[in-house]
Amino acid sequence: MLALAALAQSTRLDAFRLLVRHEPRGLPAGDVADRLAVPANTMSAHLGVLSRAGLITAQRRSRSIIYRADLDRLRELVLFLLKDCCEGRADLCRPLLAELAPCCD
Amino acid sequence: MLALAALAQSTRLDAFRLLVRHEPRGLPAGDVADRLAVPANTMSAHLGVLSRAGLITAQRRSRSIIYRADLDRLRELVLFLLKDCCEGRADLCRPLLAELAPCCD
DNA sequence: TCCATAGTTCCAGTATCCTGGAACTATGGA
DNA sequence: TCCATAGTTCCAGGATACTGGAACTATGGA
Repeated sequence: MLALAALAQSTRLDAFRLLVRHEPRGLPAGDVADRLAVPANTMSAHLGVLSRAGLITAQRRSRSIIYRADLDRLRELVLFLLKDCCEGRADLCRPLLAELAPCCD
Repeated sequence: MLALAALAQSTRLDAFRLLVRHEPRGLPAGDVADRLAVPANTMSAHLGVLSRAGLITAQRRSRSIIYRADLDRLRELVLFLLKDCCEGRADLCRPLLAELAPCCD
């Protein structure tokens, strides 16, 4: 799972969460670097990893490159983890999902 | 997130999924190593990482040490990921959760 | 007590990842 | 065309992780 590895690094996890909070507008690479106090080139490498993992998308707008979190991909990742207990074991999964529901309220 | 890093490694992810499939009975360390065709000491190191991340628990039974997946911890991890889009953004999270529901059926 | 089994810890070699300086590319304004 | 801005790529040093051989610790049977 590439996405798991991408999020298993604190700077990248921070960057991803930052981008999630800025959906659907997104943030330019420089802003991400500034807000997390990371050099631009280092952040660029991390954004590259997240991007290759499909967790974020990049789109140039004039001189900036706007990064956006891909929430569909996040859903896929969550689904992937949940499936581990779903496959043939709905008895295990159902209560787990039930506890998840209040997360939105 | 220690748990993310723990699962971001293929052998460990395989081991964890294997243990999930063997809930609630669990599996001895040797069986995990055998089934995944990994040397015992290598697997022991990986099980240690998963254990320290709280994703599995260990309990000695006679000469064997039985490992079990901790599904509560998995739920916590999933919740943690989902919260990224929930916090103040229920509009983003709700449809995501809705798509999750059929996973059990 | 002696031995076999089941796991773990120690350790070192290899590989992979993270980081940031320096140079490079793209864009737009003067 | 020249310059400033925004990002990326190149590269190398340092740190961290993965792996498995060998030695060690626990448990239980003869």
